[in-house]
Amino acid sequence: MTHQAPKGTRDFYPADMAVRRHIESAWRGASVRHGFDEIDGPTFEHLDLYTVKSGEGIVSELFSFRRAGGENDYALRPEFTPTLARMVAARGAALPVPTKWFAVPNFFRAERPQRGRLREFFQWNVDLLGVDTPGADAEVIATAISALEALGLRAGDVTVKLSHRGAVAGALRGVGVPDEQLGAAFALLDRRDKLPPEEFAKRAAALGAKGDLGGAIAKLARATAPVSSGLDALAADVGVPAAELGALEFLRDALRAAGIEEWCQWDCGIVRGLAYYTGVVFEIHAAGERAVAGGGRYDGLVELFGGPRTPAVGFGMGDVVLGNLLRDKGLLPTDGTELLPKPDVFVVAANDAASAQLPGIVSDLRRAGLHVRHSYKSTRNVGKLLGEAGKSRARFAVILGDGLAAGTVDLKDLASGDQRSVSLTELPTLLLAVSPIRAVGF
RNA sequence: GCGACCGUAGCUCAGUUGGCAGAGCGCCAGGUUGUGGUCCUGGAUGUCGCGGGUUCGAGCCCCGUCGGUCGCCCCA
Repeated sequence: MTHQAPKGTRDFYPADMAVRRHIESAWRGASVRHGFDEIDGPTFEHLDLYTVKSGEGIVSELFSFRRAGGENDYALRPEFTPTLARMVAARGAALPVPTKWFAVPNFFRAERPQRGRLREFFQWNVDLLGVDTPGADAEVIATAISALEALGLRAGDVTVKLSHRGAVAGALRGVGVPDEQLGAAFALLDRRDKLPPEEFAKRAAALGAKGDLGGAIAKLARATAPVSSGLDALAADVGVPAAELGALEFLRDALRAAGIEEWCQWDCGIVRGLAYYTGVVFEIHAAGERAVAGGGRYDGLVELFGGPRTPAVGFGMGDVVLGNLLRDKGLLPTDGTELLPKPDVFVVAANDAASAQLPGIVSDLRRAGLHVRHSYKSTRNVGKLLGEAGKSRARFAVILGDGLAAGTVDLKDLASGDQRSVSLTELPTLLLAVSPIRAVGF
């Protein structure tokens, strides 16, 4: 093999494509059920769309390019949020409230591939704009859960870990972090497991003068509790009065009202790297995997991209980690071809005269809307032809043979083996009547 | 950007000290004048990832490179 696919990319053979469509269908289904409309943007954008938000340092993580002889720098999209913010800003006040959009784009990142991370991947993005209530937060999270549930996952398989920038800020103030050091404290909270203990303690001490700040932040990072168990226990764990966690109380009520409380867990260690989150932040985790999804509220971002101040909440869910998780849980077939559409009927010809009429008959059945396949073999061995029909996973075989002169064919149910002679003219109606509802447009 | 291990048929892999490139599965054809996933017989698999070096001779040893897996970094 002289040519290899570029590092970190995937070839989607039919079985792989079927798995991808299976996941994407769950995403689209959940989106539509929750009232979101699908959008998309360009696969590449002006490079500065990404440097504006993330700084020049992001460039080394991008696939960026300049057309030969051109003067503009572009980058393959590494995420959707800048495109979304650009699209929202461009329509400004003309958009309805709320605006509920979703997308299933591919993204490109110039990173070293490893488990759960590739250079090209698909990510479901769901965003609800124009509403700043905890109910909107809960609806977005419920949409994510709905897709996971459709794929066969249950509350015990994954956990939605939630925190709230406002509540954590309250807790940090409660342990003595001054307001101007809150940003640095968030960053420290996020890096709690990556720093050596002494370095962590040193940086924590630099944030304020009061007491054992390092111990307090470490305690905050470890504070978890089921959403259903109430806030008092969590507040006690964190070491602050429950009143400081007021933002969580409204969120808890909204999650409960949405019926997804049992999927959710408070986790004050969830910070998310991005500075632009302003309220709830959450990640969906499964044991032993990278985060399946992550998101939160970003009420200031659209304004940053030149639009009106627009409250917004959303998340992204990638196909790579989710695929790993589904495989490990036995929720994907070993052979993805099982997910491919099954033919309604497989047509075989038992003699030369029948063979001559086969193309016309196949064409008529297809025109009627049926999924029809046929053999390309020259053999008249009906046994072999039926073997091929069985392998195609067709529901029925139609055998064109001696009865054709009298206008009849043999219709065989490939699962039961039952077979009967039917008239050719009534064949399409007969097959349509027993065929399952077909996916249209996918 | 750093590190470890790996790359032989479509797939899973074997290949002895450097000496004719193999097996199973799958695929194709026949066994059979029209009834299926089994069975029997036969057939095709290939730039041993790619390039260079050492050698009489390289799948095997050496160097480089591309790709894979898994960590670190990063994680929008």
